[in-house]
Amino acid sequence: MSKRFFITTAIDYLNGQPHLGHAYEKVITDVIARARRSLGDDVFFLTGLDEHGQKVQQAAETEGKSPQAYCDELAKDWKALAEKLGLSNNDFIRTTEERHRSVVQAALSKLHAGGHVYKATYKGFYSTKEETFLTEKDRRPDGTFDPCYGEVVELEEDNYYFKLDDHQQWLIDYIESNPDFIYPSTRRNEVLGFLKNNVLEDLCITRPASRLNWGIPLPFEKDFVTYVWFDALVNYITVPASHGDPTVLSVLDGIADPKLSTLGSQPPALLWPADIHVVGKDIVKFHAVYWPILLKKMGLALPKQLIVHGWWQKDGQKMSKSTGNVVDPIAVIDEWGLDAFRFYVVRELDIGPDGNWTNAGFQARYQAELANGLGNLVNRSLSMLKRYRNGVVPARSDELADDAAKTLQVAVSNYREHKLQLAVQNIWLLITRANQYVDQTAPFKLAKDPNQASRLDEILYNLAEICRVLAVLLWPVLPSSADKIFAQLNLSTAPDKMTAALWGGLAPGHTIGEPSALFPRKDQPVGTISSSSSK
RNA sequence: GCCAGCGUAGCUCAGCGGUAGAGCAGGGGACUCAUAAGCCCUUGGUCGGAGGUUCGAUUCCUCCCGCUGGCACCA
Repeated sequence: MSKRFFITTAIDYLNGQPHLGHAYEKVITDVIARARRSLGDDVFFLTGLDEHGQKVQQAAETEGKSPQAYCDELAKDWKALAEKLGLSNNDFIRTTEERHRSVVQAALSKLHAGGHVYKATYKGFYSTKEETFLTEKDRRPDGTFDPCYGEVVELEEDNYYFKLDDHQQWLIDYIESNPDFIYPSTRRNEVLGFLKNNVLEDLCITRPASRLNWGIPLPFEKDFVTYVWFDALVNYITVPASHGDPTVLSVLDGIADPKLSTLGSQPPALLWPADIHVVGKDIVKFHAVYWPILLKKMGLALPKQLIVHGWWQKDGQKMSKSTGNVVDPIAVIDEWGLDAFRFYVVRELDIGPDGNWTNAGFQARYQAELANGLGNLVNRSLSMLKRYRNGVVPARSDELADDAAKTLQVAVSNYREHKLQLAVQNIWLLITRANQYVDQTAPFKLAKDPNQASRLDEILYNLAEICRVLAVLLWPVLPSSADKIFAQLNLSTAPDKMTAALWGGLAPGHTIGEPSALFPRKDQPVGTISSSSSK
């Protein structure tokens, strides 16, 4: 048994409804996961929800529900989103699950026993609204605190702290000697700059249960619950533990309770260390600083890579509920289809920088690239095969084989390096090439001359085969469209293995199915995409 | 304020020492298999500003202007 390729999204804080940012992170992670599977890796893809904390507790109280009932209801919406996005995740973690509670407590026990956490008294100002302590730096010139903090009270309380002070240098060394650990490099440079110019302060990892009870109690002092980041980060090892990963179980003493296992009759999964954590730019520090230190103290290897993505704007403005300019991914998918959504976010924005969603841009890409580009190529190619040869695939011809092979090579390398935008751009060059081929060879003219039958056969084979190859190349990004292309080709296999993109897979004599539009044109004025702003 | 990055055709961006490229949008043309899609041709730029190094700078250096990101508990 070999280690699986373990990739995760951040878990989303259960505070309201999902929006474009959440959907984006999950889509790019899913594309990477599918690409690795297509390339032959045994991928385990994890996503989930972060459900503890004061805001959740308060929101539940406001609605007159128990926190658990509140979470259970919202979790349904988030799981529905995962399904709507076509995610190929292997597990879905909720931090309120028993398996997570037990792993967090085991981790806390181990760190406590190892002397890595200590209790101390803190006195200072606290914002209930923001769930955070404030320092003198947060004061405005006139001495007051910004209204965004709401009511600020002075607190004196005991808490447990996680020691970080003696870990700065090895972490710097590690990041410098592993240039791929944080991707892209701008984020890596920011982390290094931060580590070199600041002394790490110990991290507060608890809240008194008297003030916050919606959390996991410390195993060694029940009057405290773990605070959000410790609770959340540990999810990445909860799931390996619950799938029987011996690497993780070996450092979590006393965790081998079969009740907590999600294994069933399956063999244990070797998952840790994670190969990729995909996270938003706002939580880089937790994943690049606290998480590695936590893992090192636990005796676990560090994840191999953090992929840090940017944020989306809408029409050049920050998206926010107050201005109403939010993009509702579910509404877009309902109107335009899942693959159109997945395509736009991957094609429009490279992983790393911030992006800008515009309805006009979405529609332009849908029309020009999906409908007129890919969709029309498949439609015209299969229609001609149907019309001129009754849908029977002619003898193999290799006129476009070199173009296809070159695109495959580039796509594989792009996917391996998770250059998703570049992969799509390069695959589209092959679509353009195929459309040019149709005009250059003009099969519709040859069809009128019986003496040109063998030449027409060659062209029709190349066109049908290029459609098949494109489906395989695009499957990670456009899984349902790839399936549709295979269905129209009347193939019983799936387009989910990159090796199938090798030229010549279409068997002569095979009869294709019925062509139909993959991406129907939508001729409507700009601005009709459904979103909360238009309702 | 400090640190980093960016400012190139209407839009999104590539190029990074030898006086500029792609896609989309715009304009024209020939065709008809196809979702009136596709194909071919084509109009657009004193490469943010000012200096400097160099035989020569969009490309290197300095300064200025503008924008973005980071500067510890927010997708």
